[in-house]
Amino acid sequence: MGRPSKFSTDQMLDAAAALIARGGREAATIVAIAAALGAPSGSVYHRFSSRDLLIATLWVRTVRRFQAGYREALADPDPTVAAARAIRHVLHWSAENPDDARVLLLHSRESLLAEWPDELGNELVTLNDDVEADLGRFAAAYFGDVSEEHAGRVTLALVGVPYSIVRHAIYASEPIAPWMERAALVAGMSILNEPSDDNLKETT
Amino acid sequence: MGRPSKFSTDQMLDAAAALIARGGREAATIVAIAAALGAPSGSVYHRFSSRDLLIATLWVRTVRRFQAGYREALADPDPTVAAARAIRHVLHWSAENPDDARVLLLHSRESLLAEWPDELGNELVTLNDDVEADLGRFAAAYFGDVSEEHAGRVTLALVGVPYSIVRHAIYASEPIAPWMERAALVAGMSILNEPSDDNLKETT
DNA sequence: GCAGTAATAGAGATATGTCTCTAATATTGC
DNA sequence: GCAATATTAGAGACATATCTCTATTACTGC
Repeated sequence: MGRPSKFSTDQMLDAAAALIARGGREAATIVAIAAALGAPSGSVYHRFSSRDLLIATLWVRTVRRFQAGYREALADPDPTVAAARAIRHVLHWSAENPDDARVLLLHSRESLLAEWPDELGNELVTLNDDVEADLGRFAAAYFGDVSEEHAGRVTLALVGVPYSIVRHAIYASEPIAPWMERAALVAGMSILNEPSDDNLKETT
Repeated sequence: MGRPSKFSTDQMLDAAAALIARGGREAATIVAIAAALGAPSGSVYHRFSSRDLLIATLWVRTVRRFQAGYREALADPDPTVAAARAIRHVLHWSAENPDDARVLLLHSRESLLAEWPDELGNELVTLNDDVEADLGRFAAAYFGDVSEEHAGRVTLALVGVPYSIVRHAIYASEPIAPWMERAALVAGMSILNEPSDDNLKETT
């Protein structure tokens, strides 16, 4: 039915990701994406009705790709193992998918919200719901409750800290060294195991 | 000598920082900066010969402001105290200067390099030299040597991890809570105190 | 008050990126 | 082969941002 497409949707998103990885977010113009594929800009617009929609679609695809392995790692029945596997997943996935990792690092949630296209509805809002629910369950299993602080510490230990290591390595154009993985693990575990505010109050 | 300036250079940089803090890097157009001050765009160009030069100047000013207190904290004669003070400085300075902190978080060194104006020469390249030298001295004092891994762990513990916490709090529009400071400290110290590769090899 | 100077003021040239629109083309089902 | 359709192809309208250029204004030193 109809002429077959010469350029697939994923090809366009890949080109956008590669451009973003190299030249930052503003490098992924429609003209540049089309040029990278050897296509006219009209073909890209035939697939994506706006640049915002293309970037948002790329973002969703990238987050989903990352989450797949992350949620699986976090689902390990042993909370300590789950934590270690989740931390390692951030480093390994980023090492194996450098362009995707750069896309994740470059966009901030709020700047995405500002230009979120209506076509995608509230997908950005709900995108992290599953992972957040998983992290909540993890916090409950690890701490026995889910206070605001415990939830924050879990996110920091299992997402923020490993990502800060990835960020550092990527910006320095270095590979992710073995010591970085160990650093991520000891830092993450120490954040999880540190006594909380409540406990401190009792002991001082 | 001559008409007094109605808009100071710092005012222009402040306006740019505020725009970047709210709308991201591309929000700080010359037109927007001029509009924020109530000035015509020509006045801004009279001060800065290009937009790249303005953004680069803002970047240098922001980094310098941050570094002043950071280097002082790191200069504490007791390495353990120096580490703790440096980590705390990242959190406190960011809490007190949210616009500046957002500017620091938003730019990546490599995208700055790409559009660095010739007028500023190699200032970007040398900008971090002093702090890096300080961190090198710290590593020497703390570990007794400055291997690649030790230097990396110091940077991660005293810069990367505290900044990941700031990043998280800023993007979530949350204040920096007391538990975050403790998390930064235990995470940073655990990265510093973890046995290194060499030690591990000997003990296994 | 007058020359000199350093700014403001703002119109507009130039470039670039988004998006639209029409035509040409390749494939499928009949 | 022919109609239907989905895509490529590419010219060009529109918007916006950078940067330039000339004129005007406010202040200083003599």
